[in-house]
Amino acid sequence: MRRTVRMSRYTAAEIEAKWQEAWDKAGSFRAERDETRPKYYVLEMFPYPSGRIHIGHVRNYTMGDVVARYKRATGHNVLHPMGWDAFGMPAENAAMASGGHPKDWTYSNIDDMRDQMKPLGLSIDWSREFATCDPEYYGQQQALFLDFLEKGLVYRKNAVVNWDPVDMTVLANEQVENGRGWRSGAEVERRELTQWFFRISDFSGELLDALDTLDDWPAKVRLMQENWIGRSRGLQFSFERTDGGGIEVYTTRPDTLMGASFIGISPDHPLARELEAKDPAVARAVAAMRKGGTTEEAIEKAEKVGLDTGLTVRHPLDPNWELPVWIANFILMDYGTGAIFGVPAHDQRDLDFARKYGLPVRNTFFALDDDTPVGDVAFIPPKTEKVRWVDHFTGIDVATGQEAIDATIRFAEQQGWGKGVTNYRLRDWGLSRQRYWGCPIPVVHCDACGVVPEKKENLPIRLPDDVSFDQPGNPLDRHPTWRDCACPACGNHARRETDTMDTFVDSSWYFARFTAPHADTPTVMEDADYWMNVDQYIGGIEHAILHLLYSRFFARAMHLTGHLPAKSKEPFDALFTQGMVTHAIYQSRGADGRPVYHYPEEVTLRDGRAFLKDGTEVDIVPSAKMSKSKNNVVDPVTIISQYGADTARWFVLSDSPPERDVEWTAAGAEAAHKHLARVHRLASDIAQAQGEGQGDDELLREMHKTIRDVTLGVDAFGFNAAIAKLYAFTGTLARSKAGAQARQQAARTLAQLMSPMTPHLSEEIWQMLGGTGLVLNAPWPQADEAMLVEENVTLPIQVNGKRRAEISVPRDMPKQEVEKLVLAHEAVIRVLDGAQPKKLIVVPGRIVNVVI
RNA sequence: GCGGGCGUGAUGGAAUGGUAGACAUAUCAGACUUAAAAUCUGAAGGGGCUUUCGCCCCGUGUGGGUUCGAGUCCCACCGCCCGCACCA
Repeated sequence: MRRTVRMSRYTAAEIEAKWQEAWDKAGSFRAERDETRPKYYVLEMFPYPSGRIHIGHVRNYTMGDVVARYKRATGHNVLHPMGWDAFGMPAENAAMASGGHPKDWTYSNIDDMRDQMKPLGLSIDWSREFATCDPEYYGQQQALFLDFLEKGLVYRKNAVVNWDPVDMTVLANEQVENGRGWRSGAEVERRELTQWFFRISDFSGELLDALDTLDDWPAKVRLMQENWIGRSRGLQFSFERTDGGGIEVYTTRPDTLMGASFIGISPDHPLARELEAKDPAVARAVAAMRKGGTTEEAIEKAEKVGLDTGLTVRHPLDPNWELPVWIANFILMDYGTGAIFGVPAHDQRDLDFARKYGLPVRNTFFALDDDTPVGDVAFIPPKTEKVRWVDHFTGIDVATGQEAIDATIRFAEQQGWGKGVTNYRLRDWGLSRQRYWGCPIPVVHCDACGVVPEKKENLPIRLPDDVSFDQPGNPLDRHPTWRDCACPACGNHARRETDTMDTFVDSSWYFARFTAPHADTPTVMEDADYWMNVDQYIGGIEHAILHLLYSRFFARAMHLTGHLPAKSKEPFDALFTQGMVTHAIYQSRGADGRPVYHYPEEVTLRDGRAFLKDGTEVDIVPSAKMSKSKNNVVDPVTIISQYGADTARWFVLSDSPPERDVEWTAAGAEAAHKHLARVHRLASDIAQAQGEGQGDDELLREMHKTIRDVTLGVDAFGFNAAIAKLYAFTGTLARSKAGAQARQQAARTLAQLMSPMTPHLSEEIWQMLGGTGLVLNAPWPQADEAMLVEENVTLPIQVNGKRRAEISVPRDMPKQEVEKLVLAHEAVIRVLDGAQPKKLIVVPGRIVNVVI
């Protein structure tokens, strides 16, 4: 027990407060331009200020902090900022639910979250902090908007929104539940409004092609963006209407033209609108088709319905062949021309539609060895597969789909009735929102001059504070005076635009603003030029498409308007998408059969089963997404007060690869804490050790291996693997009988290698062991190559691919020598039983395989 | 519906196409202790053979394939997760 008296205890709360103060005092994390050092910009996707930090935030920011601290130790000038994605619907919902003002709610949440975040000891330059709802920020965003407008990167057009006919208001997709408004319960309709759009689709090809340059992005994110942008090559041509005029269609499968059995147009197609105006029956049908939400998912999943317009068109290859024109609810006005020709035999949707309405089904091609006509399953072979063609309009008998497509496009172009067109699925980005809590769009509407941009000197156009949320709709619309203004062009009375911007706009350039967060222009070129690009961006996979694609567009637009250098057209050099933190749900059934969710504190775990206090066993649902309603949320504040920030940081990194979900378990957190206490105890023991010992070389050899492995791990985002090596090395060090000097050197190195993950504890033991200055500023240890070379290697011997034995040989033993040793090995002799091996494969330094 | 991903012991997971299960949790055993906690040491994928040293079979969601060799590459299927343009 004398040991415990001598040992200092690991008191995380004290240690962490002490070192955070020391870093603050030294101004360690303030980032300043310094041309003499390489810069490194690490950024985590900034949070929405909900008011409480979540353990998922802890994981996200810890990963960024590990990178930031590691890069600092390797001599980089690090920029690691933090801010708030502060506009959005939750603030308005809170105002509606409990009075108050979105602004007060948001800023008070920000204060709370900052208070919860600071104890984590993140190496953040807080002097650069801002919220997107700060007028200083959104005013600069308005300036960007005006510059984009001048360059023709923004325009107005009609687009559909979710319309709640009872509340008379626009709904967000998440406010539509099963096709009904979340408050009124009314069936939602799709309605057109004039809205502002960014011309992102002008950049489709460039955004697609540049994906190839993003080598340090996850391949899956690039693939998702590629599919989202969706380049396709197809044929565009016009069907001639028998009553005059034409219908322009776009198809990616022109080769199936002979299988066409109807023309389908979107309910929003100009022709559909024309018929709707003339014919009440059409109007009724189209209105029914417009019910339901605007999401692609809702439209795709909705039952396929159509209406025969009675109109007909002529087939381009046969003037006597007439096809009916249907209005169909599954055709999107936004894609292609909003009109298609249906080929039931080779498209499942078209087939379902044709069967439902009794339209003909004609095969245009068959499999090479099977000519059964299509039944209820459309025949859709890969475009690379050879098939047998029934129609011969391009002179083809047997060809792949792709060859037939190319031939058809050539054929149509020669004959002059169609042309090959490259199309993209990507649509322009609608940024108008009919809501209060967002960045006002800085334009005015003048009866004389039309839509007029606001003058830059009048920015920011501030949101008014005196608004109420006691009725549905946009408070800006009903504000008594806010809309009134003078026309910037003619000076007469005009009205402000009351739409605000999509919050994706806010998050599409905040990374650039961090390089000069308080400037009176959106960016400052010198700062942007020094700090951009973001060297490492970290965030959730849920942002793989929209946020990242919009940011890539914005970076290009900002370059075109002189706000970013050319090198920043791709603003994020490397991207990492981290997984979620999950937690088990403990659930039982109430008397009414509904699930009852129990808090972890109410549950006792024994042998992997969970029991309530009264002994009732409850079900465990492992690895569930944390949700307040399921009572399985882990509050970082509780964890930090219980164990300290270092434990929380260590645990969220240790148990799973960073890109995958990690399950928070009380046992895991407890174990992480025990380990850190053990390191603390070990370090204080070693600090007081004296004299010589045995095994200095072995210890230092292990130390250098650990330096190599941890460095590789941190570099490659293998934090869990790096931590496993640190566990192992801690064990080695604890068991080592080496002399005091060697053990102290090893312990100091351990402190350094742990410092990105557990910065406070590392400072503490670094100091204990006589390290110079702050471990934060100590140069990262280098693995000594000479110490890593092993004299002998263990070669596993496989027989037919299964390991049967192993031999230890000098590292560079020639193949022939190895072969001799293997053939002389008793295990090999036994299995060969006198026979000769068919083959003997020797991979030097790795493995031997005897094939018999 | 469409696009993307993931699946390895009781659990989280490790493994440049080359010894599957590192490291950790839970479990069990031992040491220390009057006792407990804390701490330290050890065992352990499943099954079988063997007095011991050891040896054999099976095993990475399921079924096929490529390869001397597959958790890893290819195809199909099953299950779960993410996104689908007004959630952030």
